[in-house]
Amino acid sequence: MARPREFDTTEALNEAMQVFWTKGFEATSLNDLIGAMKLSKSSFYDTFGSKHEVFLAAIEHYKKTMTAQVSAVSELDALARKLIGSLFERAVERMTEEGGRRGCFLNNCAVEVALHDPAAAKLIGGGFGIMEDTFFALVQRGQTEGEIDTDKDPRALARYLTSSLNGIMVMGKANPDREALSDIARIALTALD
Amino acid sequence: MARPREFDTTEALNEAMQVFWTKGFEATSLNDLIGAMKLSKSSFYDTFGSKHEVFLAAIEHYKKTMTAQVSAVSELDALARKLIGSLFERAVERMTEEGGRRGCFLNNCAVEVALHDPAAAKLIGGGFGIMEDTFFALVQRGQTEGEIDTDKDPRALARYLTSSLNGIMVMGKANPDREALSDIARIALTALD
DNA sequence: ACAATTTAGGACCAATTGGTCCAAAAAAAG
DNA sequence: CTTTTTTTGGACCAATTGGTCCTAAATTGT
Repeated sequence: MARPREFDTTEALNEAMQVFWTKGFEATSLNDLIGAMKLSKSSFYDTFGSKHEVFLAAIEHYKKTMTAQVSAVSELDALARKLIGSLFERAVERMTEEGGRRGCFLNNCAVEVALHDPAAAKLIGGGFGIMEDTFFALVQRGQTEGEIDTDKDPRALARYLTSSLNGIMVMGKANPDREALSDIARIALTALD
Repeated sequence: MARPREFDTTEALNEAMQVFWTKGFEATSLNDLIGAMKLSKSSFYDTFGSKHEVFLAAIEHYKKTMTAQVSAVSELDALARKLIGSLFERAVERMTEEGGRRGCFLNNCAVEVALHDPAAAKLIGGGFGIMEDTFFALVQRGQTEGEIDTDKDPRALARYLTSSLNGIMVMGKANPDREALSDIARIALTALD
């Protein structure tokens, strides 16, 4: 039977991303994918080419959705410093929630495939770049708002914050302990003082 | 032909660990393993039981070797604070070296399998515990040496340092830029001030 | 030198892998 | 209603997966 005309490529990519996110690239099979994306094998290859291409597209998709979410937070009406704090809080929350322990898709991909998959590595690097830029903007705002020391290099600080957030994800994978992760987040943020 | 009498189980496990370390659990095949461990399929299953059991043993093996290395560093004749710094420096160095970009085996395992492999997750958690305990001892030493503020909670600080180190690994995977990673390490260590 | 015990090579297994292809069915166009 | 275009399900593919098993060879104990 023909694919229903209202077939939504973006939605299919979103489903693919979810599977890759929870299972990882290697552990995700073709059948997992076509099951989640609700299309036949032939349509899968016809539309997306290969498992690897879908994987890359899923990373791109993640970057888009993450960018949207993060920039929504950073446009909230609050002091930048507080917003940075809430991004960390949310990460801790997520890691200790039912089903949230998948962590950050970019983080997972970086660790699993970046070393052997240059194309993916490039996209992932770009994704971290977006996170970094978001933090960069927030740090600069925090500096003009007088809550972050202007002596500090906002670019370095942005990198550091991105790295710290990823550290929390990794720790949460092995030991999703709210207290411990909160401790880490709290101390990480003292770098802004 | 019979296995040479001087067959070394520990060495074989070390080889297995190397493969898992560079390729990850899923991407490592039986043939990869028996090739690296230099034994036949039958001996492999006879001696180690299954791929998964070897994987767990490899994690244990990593913990042992890492513990040895790290405690060697922490017994050097230098101020604790400096030693903490050199552990971070070494991590940055490693991530930007030829072939060092595999990062930390525990980190890789945590991200790839912890969510779906409780047995592995437990071992990995223990491994992070060892890192944490090492940092804990160093922080306490740093406090008695007067180089780290005694107001700070050494346990929380130890967790934070472990997390930070892992963050650096993840960032290095996607973008092994010495400058960027050094920036991160430098700022991470300001938490000790 | 011979028997008992280990160990290895590799045939074999069913299941699964990512991927191709085509006949048939559905939708769109006329 | 017929033709053309899409899209489908699923048969099929060779290769590989993790794992078992049996025979033959090497080592060990006597």
